[in-house]
Amino acid sequence: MPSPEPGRPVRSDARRNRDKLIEVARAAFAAADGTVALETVAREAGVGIGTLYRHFPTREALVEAVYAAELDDVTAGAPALLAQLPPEKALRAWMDRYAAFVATKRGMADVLRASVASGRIATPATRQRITAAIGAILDAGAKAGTLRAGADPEDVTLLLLGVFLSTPGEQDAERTGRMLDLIADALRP
Amino acid sequence: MPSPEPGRPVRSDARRNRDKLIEVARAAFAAADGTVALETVAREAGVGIGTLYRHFPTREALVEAVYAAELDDVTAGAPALLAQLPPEKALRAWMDRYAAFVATKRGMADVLRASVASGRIATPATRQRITAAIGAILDAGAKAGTLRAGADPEDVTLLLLGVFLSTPGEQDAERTGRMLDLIADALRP
DNA sequence: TGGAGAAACGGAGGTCCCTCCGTTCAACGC
DNA sequence: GCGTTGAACGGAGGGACCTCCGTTTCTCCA
Repeated sequence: MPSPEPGRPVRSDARRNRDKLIEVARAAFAAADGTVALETVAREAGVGIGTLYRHFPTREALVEAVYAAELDDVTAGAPALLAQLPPEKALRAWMDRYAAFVATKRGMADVLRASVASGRIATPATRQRITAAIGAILDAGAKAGTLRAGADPEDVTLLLLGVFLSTPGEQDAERTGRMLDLIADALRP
Repeated sequence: MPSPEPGRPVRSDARRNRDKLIEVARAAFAAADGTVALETVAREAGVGIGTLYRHFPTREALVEAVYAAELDDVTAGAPALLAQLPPEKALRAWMDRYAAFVATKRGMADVLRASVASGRIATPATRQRITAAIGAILDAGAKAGTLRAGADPEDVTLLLLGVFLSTPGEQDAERTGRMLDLIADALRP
């Protein structure tokens, strides 16, 4: 389930520690109402802080590893939505799924904020998959003529990310919904 | 120039320290390529770190104070734009001004990110003024029939903020422009 | 089985953040 | 001038971040 890592045969202790770190971090992020001290994660996983940072150089890397599988479920759902709904509705529905996912992962959202705060957002593998999912929907919409052609999927990814970042997160489901409506509207031809 | 603070007569030393802190912080933010240690600001201003935190409880508060006047120029420019351009163009032009301002204030953007990371964005006075500027343009557009009526100006503020937050900031002027185009499009009737 | 070498480990330590609270001092009334 | 007093000051201290590098451990080959 983790990354296939074709590079080289990972040492067994490294693999073990990595898995343990993810397991502990998942629990910690789920439980925490606020921030999670990485040193706590390391300690509970029974490794040194140095080991944690070697496996996950940034907070964001750890978060991504923790939620990668679940987030992949969200992106993987795009084709099914496209099969059931016209593209412009599938787009909006998919946005809601994404928003719902982020909303339930408060720990993730906080960490996401923190990672953005560091300045570099990089472009982690997960984000690329999100962009791909959006791209698929946009393409279908362009073909059907119900979504504008030529919109850069990555622009849309960043817009969505921006909504989640700028939204105080609390219980602003309504506001978030309106903002997503606006973005969806912007993508009509 | 600072806030008139009608509450009570500020003590002269408090006022002096506050002004000095803003002055030092402005220089530091302008010079820094990355983060600015608040303790450095305090030291250079010749005050203790406690004094800095009393005047500006959060990083964001300090940033806001530093750029409040300049940002007010941006918001104050809205009426002039409305006088020269039809509302839908004024909106887009104003967005560009805002983006340009943020782009030149790299230190501010970084700190903005950091403050968002902390979870609470509050609603500082400056943001309200931004929302007011947007609201004025939206109203004019609604009256003219070239912008949709009923859009919540604060939603738009947050969308803009989101764009600046999610954009790696570097030299993505082009991408930022496209994202702003999308938002502007979303606001057409 | 017995190294050799590379990879992984782990934590000390430097930096920054932010709070808390005892000390200082400007403002005002007498 | 002088005392009072509450606001303002300042820095010690505890927590978290992240880096750096000496030590340990796994793996593989002889």
